[in-house]
Amino acid sequence: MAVFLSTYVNKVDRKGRVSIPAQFRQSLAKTSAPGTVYLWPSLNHQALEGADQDYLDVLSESLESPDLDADERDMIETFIFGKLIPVSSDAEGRIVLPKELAEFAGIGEEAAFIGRRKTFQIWEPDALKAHEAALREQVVRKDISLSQIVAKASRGAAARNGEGA
Amino acid sequence: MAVFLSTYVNKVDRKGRVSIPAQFRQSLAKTSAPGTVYLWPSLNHQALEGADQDYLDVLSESLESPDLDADERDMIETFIFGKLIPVSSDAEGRIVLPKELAEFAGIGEEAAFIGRRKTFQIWEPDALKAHEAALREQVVRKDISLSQIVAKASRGAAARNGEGA
DNA sequence: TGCCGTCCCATGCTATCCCAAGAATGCCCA
DNA sequence: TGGGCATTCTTGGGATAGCATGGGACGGCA
Repeated sequence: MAVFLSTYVNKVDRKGRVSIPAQFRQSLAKTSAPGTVYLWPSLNHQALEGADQDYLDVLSESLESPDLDADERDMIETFIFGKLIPVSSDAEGRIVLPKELAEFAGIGEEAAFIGRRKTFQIWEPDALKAHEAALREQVVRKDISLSQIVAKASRGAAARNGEGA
Repeated sequence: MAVFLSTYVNKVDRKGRVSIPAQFRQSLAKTSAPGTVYLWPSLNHQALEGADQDYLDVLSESLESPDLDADERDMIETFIFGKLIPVSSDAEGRIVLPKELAEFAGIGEEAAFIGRRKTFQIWEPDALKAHEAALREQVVRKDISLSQIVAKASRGAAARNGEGA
């Protein structure tokens, strides 16, 4: 599955075209549907989410899980699969941002691609800055550090592996 | 996984290139992606963090842990993976410091690499000195000693291994 | 027939690769 | 034990290829 990292800000031309960052393109090239990305409006932010075919397959499968309640399933089906737009890139690696999606995210002349491992997001650059600033404040307020989180996660994993049994 | 120790100060040329300290390079050579390091802005300092592929794999895994709440996960995905830049070294063992990262850390003509075992940091040399001075003061004030820390840690490990059950 | 979307071509910039030399270190031999 | 030699590391500059971006032309749909 493709891995998306880093942040890139690219321009949107008059036709609504944007270059997919080269790094993302390389990741996408290795998936089962190279040249095609799927876009949908984020559930939680005024931004777009993007992923490759393989990720959607996984998502689709997890919808079959009995652990989900009907509400959750309904929500995903309506807001993700219902809004999903497959977009194919041209020879230069550009895609056309569908109008309604660009509007939803408030994207004008520039679009910020931010990698989130298995998916990525597309933001209006200033909106992204604001979002990051808000998040950073939380980091400070809660005094979060990376090593702390790794420790917390691995402690939990150890417990599940038998030490707690 | 690579181990990084000691401190090195190297020059940054006009193109933003820096030599990775030879010692670090030797460590990196043994990892699953030799020649590639990952850089991102530190959560807690005006400095850059660096690691190898293997460390990131561990980090990535810990994000899957159910012990983390959604906030924390979102934060890490935005601030670490969203800012993460894979950098590959040239034949001479140099990397290019991405502009936005160099700016974030205030790095100009010189960069200080400081090993932190599984990761390393890159500082603007003067900022590092100031940081170290501040830390040293804390050591004195809190009367911290190495043997104390080792004792404390091993006492905790013993408790978790059954003495407390 | 007019408009919209897609494809193709062109260009400036940036990053990557390649080649080269000075400096510092460690080793070997006298 | 001291000096000389060789190797490694750091640093510098030029050439090349890739990428982001812009505009125009062709074809399809309404």
